This record gives sequence, structure tokens and C-alpha cells, in this order.
Amino acid sequence: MIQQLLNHIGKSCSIQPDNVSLIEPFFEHKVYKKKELLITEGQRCFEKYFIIKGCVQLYYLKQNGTDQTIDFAIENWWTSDFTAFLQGGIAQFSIRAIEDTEVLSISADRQCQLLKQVPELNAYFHQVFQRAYAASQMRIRYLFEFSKEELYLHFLEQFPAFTQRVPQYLLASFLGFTPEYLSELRKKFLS
Amino acid sequence: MIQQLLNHIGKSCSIQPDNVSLIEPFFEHKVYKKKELLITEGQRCFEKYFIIKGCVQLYYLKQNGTDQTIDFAIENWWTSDFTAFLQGGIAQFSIRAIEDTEVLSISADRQCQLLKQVPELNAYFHQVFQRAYAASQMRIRYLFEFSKEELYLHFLEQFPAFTQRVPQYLLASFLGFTPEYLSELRKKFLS
DNA sequence: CGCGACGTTGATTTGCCTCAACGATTGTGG
DNA sequence: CCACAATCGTTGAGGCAAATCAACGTCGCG
Repeated sequence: MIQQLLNHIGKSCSIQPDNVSLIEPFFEHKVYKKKELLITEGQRCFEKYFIIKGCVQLYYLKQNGTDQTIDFAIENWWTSDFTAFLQGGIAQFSIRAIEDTEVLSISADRQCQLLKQVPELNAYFHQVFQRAYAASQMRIRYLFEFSKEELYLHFLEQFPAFTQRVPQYLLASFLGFTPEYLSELRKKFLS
Repeated sequence: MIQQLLNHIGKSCSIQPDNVSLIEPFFEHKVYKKKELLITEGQRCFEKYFIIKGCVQLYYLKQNGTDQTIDFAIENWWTSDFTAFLQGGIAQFSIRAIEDTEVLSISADRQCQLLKQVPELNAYFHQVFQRAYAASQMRIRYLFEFSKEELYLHFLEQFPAFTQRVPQYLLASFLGFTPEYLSELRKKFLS
């Protein structure tokens, strides 16, 4: 469990074996059922989450009452409302488990202590966030570059496995259009 | 010059005084005239840039031949095509100076060496990218949440200074719509 | 079985783009 | 210092992608 996180860390930086046992107690193991919320828009958010198993959705509520999904996170990804996490402030997003999900969570405070004790981990998080930011730049590019139809086809191509994993209406919410329009597209490209 | 970067670093982590002189030679000071390119879509990109002075635009070329701006960067921001930077690959974006601009640049290789010698800097970059990623999450939110009209008004409100600094057509390109439509909006809200 | 979640279909509307043409402003070489 | 070109901004007509709204299948679950 913690081992999975350690493996992931090990890819970016090497930690002294005697630090391994040091790291574990900083994290809290949490389990969520499908549809449960990890954090809620409008409430304080102190924590970030490393997904051990499952899948979650980062989203906010639109004026019309439907969700807009910003991002999905699956095994070995970090997720949170990072603006709130950084400032210890009010979350602008919610995070919901869309499958039964296990995470390791850590609060900003405890992360701060952890990094003092095991500063090598900064190299790990540097990597994690540089990659996340790079992916985000590309995401923004695609949002501008592609029509909704192209966004859909591009997603199918890049993440065919994901299509099995999430229901249609979540896909639509992630890509930023209505389930009705997705339905139209599926009819057009039925295979 | 290097001092400006050191100041910025100093806000996130403390470096040993004897490391200060160590850091400088890893960076290259470069100067660009308005409209010059720092990196070019389709060519290799090895470097990232810390803006000392000026303003640059990260963008790509759309099919219709116009630019789509992904991001601006000004004093004390890092910019690059990070996907290419991380993989030493082909850039999918160009970066253009939109004012006369001075930067400190560092290649991925040299950054790697630097981080070996001054590992404290990982804490700095961890901060930088976590913040950048947080901002990117919010950017994506706004792209979904707001109509073009709202995007425009929201930008005016959040970055009034910027409006003086960049021409209208760049603003339109950043917000993702046509100069013609921006013109319509300006007429509507002329103050 | 009956209810709620999910998906589909079609009619109508609209936000924004495209294209084309025309002022205004800037800058550059003669 | 002017002339001419290029850059930048505006205006209007016409068109389309995608949203909205409403209604109807369909499946899984209590």
C-alpha cells in the first residue's frame, strides 16, 4: 500500500532505506465508496491524495446544476484542489470517487514536516508537478485546437481503456459538452 | 540579474550562501527583441526560461494560419514547452517575445547537474510547478465556466494592467476568440 | 413491479466564426 | 519629413457548431 507510493517515488528519486519507515506515518489511508466525496466545493481543503486504487473526478457545479469535470485521476496520480491546498483555503472544486477508491492522503502541514525530514522528496514532487503542468499545457491546447467532435475522437484514441471505465455522461462532462451532443456523435461514429 | 532569480528562489527555500556563486554559471543570460522567437514549434526544445524582464507568449499555429496563445509569461515566471523540455523532444509550441525581453535559460542536462549540486533547489521547483499547476486547473475551469464575453470581463478584472501591456489581437488569441468578436465586445462594454 | 439513473432523438435557438471590406495608426525607406 | 505599406482595429452579412428544451426508450435496482 505505502509500498505502491514508494515504488512511484523510487522512479524519480532514491530515498535512503532508513527513511522508508519514516515516510509511512505521514500518510493516512482512506477508503471511499463509489459516489463518495473526498473534498467538497465550498469547504476547506488541506489535503492532497495519491490514488492507490480506483478513480476519482475533480469537478465543480455549474450554474445550471450539472457537473463540469476538470480532471480524472487514477492509480498513481496525485489529485486535489491545489489552489486551496496551497493556501489552506476554500475549495473551488469537489472530488468524487467514481469507483470504489483507496488513497493515501497528506495534509499541507504534515507534508511540510515530511519534506523537512526527507528533503529528497522535493525532487519527487518537482517531477510530479512538472509533468502535471506539462500535461495541463497540452490539455489547454487541445481544448482550443479541437472541435467537440475532434475532442471526442481524440479522447477515444488516447484513452480507449478509459471509455470502458467511465459512463458516457462523465465523458461528456470532461470534454465539456452535453450528453445529448455526445449521443449525436456516437450515432455518427458507431462502430 | 542572477540576483533576481536568487531572490525568487529565496522565497521558497533557503540556499547556503556558499552555493550562491555555484548556481550562477549554470544559467545563460539571453536577450530577445520584440517578436523574436525563443523556441520554435517543430524544433527541439531543451531549455526552460526564467523571465528577468519583459513578456513572452507561448502559442501554436492553428490550421487557419493564426496563433493560438496558450499562456503569457512575465517577470519572475518560468516558461517553456514542458512536454518537450522533459523528453528532450520536438516542441509543439513556439515562444515569442512580445516586448524586448531578458531571460535566464537552463537546459535539462544542466538543470540535472545543478540539482545534484544544490538539491535544495528541488524545493523551489516543487513550489513553482505546484503553483503553476494550480493556476492551470483554474484556467481550465474558467475556460469551461465562462462564455467568451465573461472570459473577457473576467480577464479585465483580474489583470487590468495586462490590458495596457498587450495589443488587442493577442488578448483575443489568449482568450480563444477572434479579434472581430473582441471588437464587438469592446463596443458593448465601452467605458 | 415501479422508480430513478442513464441514454437517445428531434426541433429550435444562439454564441461565435468566417469572410470581405473599410478606417486608423504605426513605421520605414526614399 | 513625407508617402506608402503594413499592422491593427472596426463593422456588417451570412452561416454553422453546439446548446437548450422537451419528450421518450431502456436498463438496473430496491
